[in-house]
Amino acid sequence: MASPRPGPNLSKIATSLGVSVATVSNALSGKGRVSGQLVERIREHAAELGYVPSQAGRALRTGRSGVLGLVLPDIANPLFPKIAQAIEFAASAAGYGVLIADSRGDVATQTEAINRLIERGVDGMVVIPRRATRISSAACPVAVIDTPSTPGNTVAADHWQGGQAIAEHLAGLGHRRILIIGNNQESNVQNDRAGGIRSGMRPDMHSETLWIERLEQNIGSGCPLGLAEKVRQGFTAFAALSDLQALRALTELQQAGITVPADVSVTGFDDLIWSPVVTPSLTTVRMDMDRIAGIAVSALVDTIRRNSIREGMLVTAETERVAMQLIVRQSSGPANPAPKTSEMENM
Amino acid sequence: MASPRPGPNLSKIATSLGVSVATVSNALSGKGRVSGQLVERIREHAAELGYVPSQAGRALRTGRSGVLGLVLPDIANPLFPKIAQAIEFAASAAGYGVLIADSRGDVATQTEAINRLIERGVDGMVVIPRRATRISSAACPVAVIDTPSTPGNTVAADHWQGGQAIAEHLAGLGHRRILIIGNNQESNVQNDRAGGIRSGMRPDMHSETLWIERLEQNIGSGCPLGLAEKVRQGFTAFAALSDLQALRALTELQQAGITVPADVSVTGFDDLIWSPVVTPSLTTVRMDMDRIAGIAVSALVDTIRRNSIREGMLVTAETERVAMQLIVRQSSGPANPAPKTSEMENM
DNA sequence: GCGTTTTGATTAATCGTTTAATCAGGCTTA
DNA sequence: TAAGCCTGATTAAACGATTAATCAAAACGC
Repeated sequence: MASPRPGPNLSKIATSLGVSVATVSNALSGKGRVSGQLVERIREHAAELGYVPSQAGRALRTGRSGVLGLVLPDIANPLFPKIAQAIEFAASAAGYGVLIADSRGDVATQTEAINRLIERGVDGMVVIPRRATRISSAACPVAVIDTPSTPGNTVAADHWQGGQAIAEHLAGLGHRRILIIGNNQESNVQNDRAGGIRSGMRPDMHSETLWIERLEQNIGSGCPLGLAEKVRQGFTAFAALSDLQALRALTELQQAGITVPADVSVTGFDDLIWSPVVTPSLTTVRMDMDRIAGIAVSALVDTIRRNSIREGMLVTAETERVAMQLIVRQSSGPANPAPKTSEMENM
Repeated sequence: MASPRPGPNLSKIATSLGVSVATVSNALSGKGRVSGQLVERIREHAAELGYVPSQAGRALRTGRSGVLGLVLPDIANPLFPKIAQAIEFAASAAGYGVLIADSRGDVATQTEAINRLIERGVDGMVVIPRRATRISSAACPVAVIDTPSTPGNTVAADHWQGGQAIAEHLAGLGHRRILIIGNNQESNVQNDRAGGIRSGMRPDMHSETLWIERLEQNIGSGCPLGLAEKVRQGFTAFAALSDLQALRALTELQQAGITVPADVSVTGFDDLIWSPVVTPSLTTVRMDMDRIAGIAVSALVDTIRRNSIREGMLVTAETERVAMQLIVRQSSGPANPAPKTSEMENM
């Protein structure tokens, strides 16, 4: 009862033109030895018949599926749309399809998701690892997008440099006491960003770091971060390690009656979808996801093309780190030596 | 130079056990006539050899790829992570893989993206259409997730009922003047939500609708929505048609010195990632994406299994609309008869 | 003009799976 | 006991593409 795939196949074209299938295949792929005119005649006829090569037939013969897997263990990541879009675009340009695999944020099922992809015969995988998990090399080439400081990383944004850009921006605005707000201390990405901020500060500057997840473990999920208190302690800038945390900080400050950027400044990372539309719009740092995806995919494709034997390996690229770009918007401004709540403190 | 796919295949198992490939295939699929003990022996041996069936071989023979396509023309949609996750989960449970296609928000290239999927031999597609675009039936079964009021829709959240839930919630809190904030008037989803809100209002209530995109076309992208003025006009509740617009409203109000929910209430839609963590956390309406995806995928898979002939058609499901769930958080509260800015007006 | 290379095409095998058709026995039944 | 049926397996033919091997004829060199 197998549905006979609609549309023409090689042999239909071949018999229709009175040549052999091999010739048709060669003419279309440009590989064998076929005379110029015949090539043209075949191509023309194939086009007008609307010939679409069967991926299945090709895959079976060549052992290549023409499909890449995309593994995002932390799919709730708000960056996901951008990442998926960029990877799909790069893969598509290289003639590959993209199969997604999700492990519902569960690190334990990450392996399971990867196996699903392997079973589907992907030729390679792009993995954006969750937190500090290491990718045990699978049965196919793997490109890892994490941070330049992670061993085995293929390509990533230069989170460290992004952090430095934030620090320099805030320093230039006169801020001297900066509160870094991160989510999880075990994230390579967040650690690099925090490290970059600290390293970009001037000698007379001071920073503290607030890890939300640790705080929530003690106080409870969705608890206030106590930023008004921090303002009273003299912090004039809040550098979040993601726009999500920046948003959380911004709204908490606003609710406490603290005005951004007049009283204090808030910055984020990633230029997520809401960054331009909140009031005040968020100063943030954007990563060039298109470039990163392009590098990862082409490194992957190169490895696939090179290796006739299908083996697991972490691929490498020439460019390992891609610069991040500072986007200055309204949420950062000159440091205010005497913010509002300080006055309130004096009342 | 085709890489000889690693791992065992049917014939390896067959020769190793001294039986024919057909018997092995039958034993593993449970289809033909094989004695119980032999079935067990074969299964056991296959498992210990770590046999993984070749999708390519199977696809070639059956004409089925075991892959579904997911088309999200509006990939910037912040719901994308949830949707992709839910579809992938449902598809995976049904034994299907998910191939993504993106048209970079461009309606014109939507057809191109769909064609890429067809060329890759997907057995069916799930399409979340952008705005009011209609899906011309492709060369395979298509499930559409939009709104129940859209012709050709397979399954969707009951946006209308979600809107009613919001309206009733606000009515119960004493709000009588509601500003509905949407992005685009041509979106079926947003229209249904707005309609639901209006239909859920009590006779003594009044609403106006603000379409952001139209406003921005006149004033410019990222412009203020002028909500403080609306507060002065007596609106006490701002019902956004998406959490993104709710966030925009919330921060603009906060920046204007209006306190939420003490002065006015703000509600959203979709329960996006930031909704629980902003201050005040957002009252919103959540759609059961898992259920919607499950219905869409199983309708699709049923159609695929039924139709031996591969033809294009919009699939239908028994359940067409899935109820939305109101999530009450901090951003909505009792109506304040004399909000702050009214007082300011008197000064 | 004869041996040799080049050109342009064909033949046939192969990838791994599914499945219709076939077949050899053992069992039933009249 | 012979004809027929069920059971448990095998055989072989696809599916559609790629590609190594082959081959005939033409072009070429000396």
